[in-house]
Amino acid sequence: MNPSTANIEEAILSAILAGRIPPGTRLGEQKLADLFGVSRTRVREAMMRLETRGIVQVSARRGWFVVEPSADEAREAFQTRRVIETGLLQTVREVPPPVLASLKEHVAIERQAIETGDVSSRACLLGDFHIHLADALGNRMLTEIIRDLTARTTLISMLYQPTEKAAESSHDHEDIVAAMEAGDLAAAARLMEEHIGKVEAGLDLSAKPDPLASLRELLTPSTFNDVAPSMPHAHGVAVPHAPHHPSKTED
Amino acid sequence: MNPSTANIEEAILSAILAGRIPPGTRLGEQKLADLFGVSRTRVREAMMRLETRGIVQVSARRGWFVVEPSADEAREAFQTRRVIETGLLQTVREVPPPVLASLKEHVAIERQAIETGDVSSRACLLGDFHIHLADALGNRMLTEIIRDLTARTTLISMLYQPTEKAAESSHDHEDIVAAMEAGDLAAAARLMEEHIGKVEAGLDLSAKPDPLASLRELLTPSTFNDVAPSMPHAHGVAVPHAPHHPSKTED
DNA sequence: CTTGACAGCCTTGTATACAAGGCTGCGAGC
DNA sequence: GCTCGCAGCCTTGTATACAAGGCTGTCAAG
Repeated sequence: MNPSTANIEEAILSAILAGRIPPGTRLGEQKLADLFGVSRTRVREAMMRLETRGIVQVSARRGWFVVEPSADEAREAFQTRRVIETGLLQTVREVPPPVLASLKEHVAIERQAIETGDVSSRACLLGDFHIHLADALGNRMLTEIIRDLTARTTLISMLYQPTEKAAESSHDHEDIVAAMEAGDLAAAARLMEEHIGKVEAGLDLSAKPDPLASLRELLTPSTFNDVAPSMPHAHGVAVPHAPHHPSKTED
Repeated sequence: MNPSTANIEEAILSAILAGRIPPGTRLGEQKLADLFGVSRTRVREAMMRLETRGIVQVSARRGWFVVEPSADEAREAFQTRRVIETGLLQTVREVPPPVLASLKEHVAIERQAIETGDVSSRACLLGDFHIHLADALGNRMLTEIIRDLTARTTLISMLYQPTEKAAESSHDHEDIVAAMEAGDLAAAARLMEEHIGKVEAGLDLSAKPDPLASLRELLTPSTFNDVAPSMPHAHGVAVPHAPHHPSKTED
C-alpha cells in the first residue's frame, strides 16, 4: 500500500531518532521517493513538515539535510527543555497513581536496556521518558512540543556527546519519579532542571559544530576569508557525513 | 516580485492574528494562488507548514480551513501556555534592565491602544506581550513555540470570548512586569498563571464549539444519530463562517 | 409540496514535465 | 605539475495537467 505523507514523515523521523540516519545526512527527494514508492511530491511534503518541526533543513538546490544544530542552537534547545519540563512539574498539583506506575515501569525498562547493553534502543528510551512524562502529566500539545524538542536534543547528543552516561540519566529519571511519588513536585522540578543541565554539561559543545574547527586553529583567519564567503550555509555545516557510507540506510 | 512560500505563510498568519480572517474560514488554494500571483504549489506548501504549526487544517478534497479549536483543545492550549510561560519566569534568575524597559514600553503601548479604542490592533498587542516576553527572556525556539500557541489562543478568544477584557489583561501585564522589576520572579510566575487562568475563565467554552449546540438541546440525540455520522469532522465544525461575506478579504 | 437521485462543477490530491542552479570531473593553459 | 574554466550531470524549485471526490442545484417521482 502507498505510504501517506504522514507515514513518510514518521518513518524518517523515527529513523533519525533511532540513530539510523545521523545528523548531516543528505536526504535526496528522488531516492526517498523510490524507496517509499511514491512521487517526489509526497516526499517533499513530508520534508517540508519536518523542516517546520526543526528536524531537517533544505539547502537551496543542494538537498535536504538532517539538521546539525550549532552549539548555540544546542544551548537554546536545552534551555527550552528546562523551561518547559520544570514548568510542567511545577504546574502539576498531584500525580495520579497510574501515572506513577507507568513512569516507574518505563524507568525499569530503561535500566534493563542499559544492563543488556542495548545501545540502539537506549537513547530512544531515555528520550521517551520525557515524552512519556509530558503525555501523562500534560496534554497532547505539550507532548508534541516536547517530542520535537527531544528529537533535537537527541541529534545534538549524537553530534557532541563524547561519553555516554546512559546509566546516570536513567538514575536521574528514577530520582525524579521518586520525588513525584513523594508528592514533592518542586523537588522533582529541581531534579529535572539538574538532570537536563547535566546532560547538557556532558556535551562537548566546542567539538564538532563543524569538522573544520580543528583545522581552523592551524590556519590564519585571512586564509579562510578568501574561501569561506562562497559557502552559503548560515550556521551549520551541511556537508554530508560519511561519503564513504553511500548505502548506510537500508537499500 | 514573487512572494516566497515563507511570505505567504507569514501573510496568512498575520491576517488571521489580526482578525481579518476569522476561524473557520475556508482558504481556497486557487484563490490564494491568484491573490499572491503564484501557482497552487507554493500556496500548498505554505498551508502545509501552517497545518504543521496548528493554524490551519485540511479537510480532504474540501479545502483548507482556519482551525476552530474545540473546547478541549482550548483548555489544552491554555494549560500549555501556563506551563511554558510560568516555567520561563521561574527559570530566569534576573531580568536585565533593558528588557524591563522594553516590556514597560510595550505595556504603555497596550494601554494607549485600549484608551484610543483601537480594537483591531488591541488583540494583537495583548498577544504580542507574551511573545515579547519569551523573546526577551528566552530564546528563539521558545519564542516560536509561544508565538504559535498565542496564535491558537487568539483564535480561541475570537471563537469563545463573550466579553473583551482588554483593560484587565493589560493591567495584568503591568503587574507581571512590576513583579519582575521587584526581582520577585516567583510572584511574576504566579501572576502569569493567574493571568492566563483569567483569560481562560473569561471564555464561554460551552458556547460556540459548533453552531448546532443550541439546536442539539432542543432535539433528541437519536434524531441526530441518523444524520450526524456522515460528517467527517473529527472535532471542530468546519463550516465556513459568514457565507454572506463572500469578499471579506481584500479582493 | 416534499424528497430523493443524479449530473455537472469545483475543489483538492498526485504525478510529471520542465526550468534553474550547484557540483564534479576533465581538459586546456600557464 | 598545477590551476583555472567550462561542460555535463544531477539536484531541487515551480508550474501544470490530470485524477478523484465532494457539493450544489435541478429535475423527476411520489
